[in-house]
Amino acid sequence: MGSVYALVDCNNFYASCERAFDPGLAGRGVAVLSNNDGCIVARSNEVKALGIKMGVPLFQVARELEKHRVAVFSSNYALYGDMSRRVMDVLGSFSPEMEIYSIDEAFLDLGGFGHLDLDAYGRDIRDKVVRWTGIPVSVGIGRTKTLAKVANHLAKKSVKADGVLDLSDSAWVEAALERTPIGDVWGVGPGFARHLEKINVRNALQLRDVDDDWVRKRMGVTGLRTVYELRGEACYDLETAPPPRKGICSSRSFGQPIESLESLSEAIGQYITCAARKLRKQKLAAGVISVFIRTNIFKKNELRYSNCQTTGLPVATNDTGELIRYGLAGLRKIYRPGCRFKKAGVFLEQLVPETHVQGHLFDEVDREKQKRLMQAVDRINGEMAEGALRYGAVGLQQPWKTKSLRRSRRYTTRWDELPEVR
DNA sequence: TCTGGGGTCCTAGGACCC
DNA sequence: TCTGGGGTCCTAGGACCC
Repeated sequence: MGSVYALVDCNNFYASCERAFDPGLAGRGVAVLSNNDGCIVARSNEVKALGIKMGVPLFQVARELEKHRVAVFSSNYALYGDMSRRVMDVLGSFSPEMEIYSIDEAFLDLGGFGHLDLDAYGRDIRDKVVRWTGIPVSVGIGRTKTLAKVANHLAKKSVKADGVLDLSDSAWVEAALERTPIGDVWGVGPGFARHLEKINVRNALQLRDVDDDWVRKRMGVTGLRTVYELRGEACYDLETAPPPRKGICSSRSFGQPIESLESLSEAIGQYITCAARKLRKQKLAAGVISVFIRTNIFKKNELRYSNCQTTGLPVATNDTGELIRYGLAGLRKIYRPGCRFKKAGVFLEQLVPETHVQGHLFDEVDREKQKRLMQAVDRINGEMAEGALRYGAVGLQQPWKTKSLRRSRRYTTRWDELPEVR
C-alpha cells in the first residue's frame, strides 16, 4: 500500500467566511479586498463568472462590481483566522496525520485507509465541514501531494465531481492530467508556464512526459520534483510540525503617502511592535533587524526612492523597545526628505530560540527585567485588545494607517461584534 | 485619486581559503 | 596563445506558494 494524500481546500475562503455570518449574501456576488482596500484577493463564484481576475486593483473594476450589486469587503483577518482554526479542527478528526498548508488548505494522510471507499470518505469530509462551520470545501485525493492538488482543482471545476475527486486509482490519472492546463500545476508559475508553452507543453500530461534533462536545466530540482510527482513518485512528505521560521516580516502600504520622518518613525515603530509580538509568540529572538522604505512604484513621474538598512544587534532580542531603538536608528540613515513614501516594513532575521540567546561580556541591559515587562505587556494586550498598551513611538493618530473602510464584524473573536439574530 | 502581505527554496556568482 | 583546482560561505535575485 503506497502513499495517499487528500488535499482539502476551502472554496473562495475569505468570501465564504463573509457569507457564513450574513445570510443576506447568499446568491449575491462577494469580493474581498487586500489590505488598504487595494486589490481583489477573494471572489465568490458569481464574481469569477464576471471575468474579474484575482489581484486586479479595485478601481479598475469598481463600476462593474457596483453594476452587479457585488458586496465588497475589506479583509478581516481576525475573522478568517478564527474560521480557519474551526475548519482545521474538523479536518483533524479525519486523519491522525494532517499538515496545515495555508490558512485555507490542509493535506491529510490517508495512506492507511486503503480498505475504505475514498470517494465516500471525501464526501463525508466535505459534508461535515460545511455543516459544522458553514464553509464549503473541495477534496482532491491522489498518490502524491501534486496529484492531490490536480484532483482538487478538477473537483472544484467539474460539475460531475461535485467537490470531491479521488485519483488514487491510476486508471483516471491520465485523463485528469490531460484536462489540467500547465499553469494550474502546483509548482508551475507564470515564468515556467511560458517556457513550457514554447516547447508545446500545454497540459499536465505533456509535462509529465517531458525529458528529465530539459526540466532539470530549465526548472531546477524543484521542477524535476514536480514532474516526478505527476508520475506518481512522491517527493514531498507530509509536514505535520511547522518548520521553524527563518525570518519574520511586517510591512504595509500607507493609506496615504507620507513625507515626514516623524510619521515614518511611527509606522516603523508599529510594524516592529507587530513583528516583535510574533517573535515572542514563537519564543524566538532576532539577531538582525532590517528596515525598508519606498515611494510609490506605480508613479512614473514622481521622485522614486527605495532603500533598506540592516543592523546587527549586539545580543539577539525580542524586546519591542530595544528593537524599536535599533530600527529607528536604521530608518534615520536611509530617510530622505522630499520623497512621498508609500510603503515601509521591517524584517527580523537570524532567529534563535529565546532560551539559547548568546549573551556577551559588555551587555549592560537588564534582560530579566525586559522579559518581565514584555510578559506584562503581552498579558494586558491579550486580555484587553492588541495595541491597548503600546510604545509612545507608534503614535496615537496614525494618519498613515491602512484603509479598511468596508470591514465586516469580527463575529467570532469580539464580544461587542457578535452576530445579531432577530 | 485608487495597485497586498508574508513566506519558501534554489541558483549563480563573488569573496575567500589552502 | 596563455590563465590551477577545489572547497566553503555569503548574497542577491529569481522562481514559486498562498
